[in-house]
Amino acid sequence: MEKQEQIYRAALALFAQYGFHGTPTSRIAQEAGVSNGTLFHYFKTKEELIIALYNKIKNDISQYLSADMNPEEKFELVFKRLFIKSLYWAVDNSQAFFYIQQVHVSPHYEQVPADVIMEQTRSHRQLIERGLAEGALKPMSVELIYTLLSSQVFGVYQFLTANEQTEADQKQVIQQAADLVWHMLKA
Amino acid sequence: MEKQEQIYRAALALFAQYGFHGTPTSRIAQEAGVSNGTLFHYFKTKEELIIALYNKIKNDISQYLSADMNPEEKFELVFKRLFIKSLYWAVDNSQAFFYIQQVHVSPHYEQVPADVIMEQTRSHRQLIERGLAEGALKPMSVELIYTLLSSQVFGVYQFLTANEQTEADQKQVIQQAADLVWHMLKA
DNA sequence: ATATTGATTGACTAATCACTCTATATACAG
DNA sequence: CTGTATATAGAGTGATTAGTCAATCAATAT
Repeated sequence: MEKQEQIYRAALALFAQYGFHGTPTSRIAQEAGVSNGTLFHYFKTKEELIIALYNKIKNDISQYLSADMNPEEKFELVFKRLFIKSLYWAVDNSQAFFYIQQVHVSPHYEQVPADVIMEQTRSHRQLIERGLAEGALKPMSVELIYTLLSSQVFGVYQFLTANEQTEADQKQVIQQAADLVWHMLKA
Repeated sequence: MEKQEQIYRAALALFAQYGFHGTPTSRIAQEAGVSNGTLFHYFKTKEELIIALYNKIKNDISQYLSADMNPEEKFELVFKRLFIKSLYWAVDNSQAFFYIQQVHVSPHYEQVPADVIMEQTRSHRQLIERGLAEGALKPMSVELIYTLLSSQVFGVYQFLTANEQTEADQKQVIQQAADLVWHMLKA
């Protein structure tokens, strides 16, 4: 599956830069070093590629983040670390993170089945449920907490990509944002 | 400028539903009740229409919100009211709010000149500067505060549109979110 | 009356693009 | 070997679409 991987990589780079509309499938194939026909051998339609790429990235993030959700540790610690790791992933995989947002505000997002979305957010939800059960988080709906947490990640990501700064400053902003969001959501 | 207004309205409805790519200019013209040629009489290119629509909406929001930035009142009050009014505008103008997000994560956004963006966010920045000067807000950069505030608005908007609820529940969520974000950012 | 300007139309075009099709190559099972 | 399935190539196609253009129409000025 070497070629498929190349197609994913090329598609991500091009979609992130030019958008779905701005990148012809022919260009993706070219950039990936495969023929037009090969692309459509692996993905029946352009839409299928868009969704498959979205799911691939989501699974990557999910796997990367779920490693540290140790239930032995103090909730505050796990919570903050999750937030911080999310942001490091976002800045290190800027294209992918941006692509996810693109899909979210596009008509393609409706093509992602609800159960797939549920699966992709399961570990986060479980952590929030744990926090609620322990009385560590303010009593609010899981969805609301999840959404506020996510949007704070998006916000800080946006700030970091829009404003140049040193690695040290970046680290400090991320740490501060983690403290802020914890302060906002903790019981 | 009756026709131009109709074009704006049709474009917004179609872009919000089908995305930029999914809506041909011919469809916009048709829906607006004007001819193909007329659309290109008012907007030289499709891209120009996309940007013009974006700026129009931004100015609408800006005007709607800047009305209440009374410097006589207590900062906390003005700050929270701004947040709350932003959210009411967002849910009442869901298409427009969604469209803004679409533009933000599209290649078109780079076509908006930096000084136009500055002008569109001026009143918000001024309010934040006032809060910092009064010592009402935590000492952080204006940009960071602005971004965190905006992303909280986006987050709550997303939550409200994704989860059906009564008007009363909605009001409560908005009020609670205002308290939360104030609690997070106040000194 | 006449000229000038801008608004409006809709048929037309040149280009693009998603996707197909046929042909060839490769792998590998019996 | 032979047969079958899968991978790859790349030219080709039919449909779509952004944008043009030449022709009217309306309004206002001269």
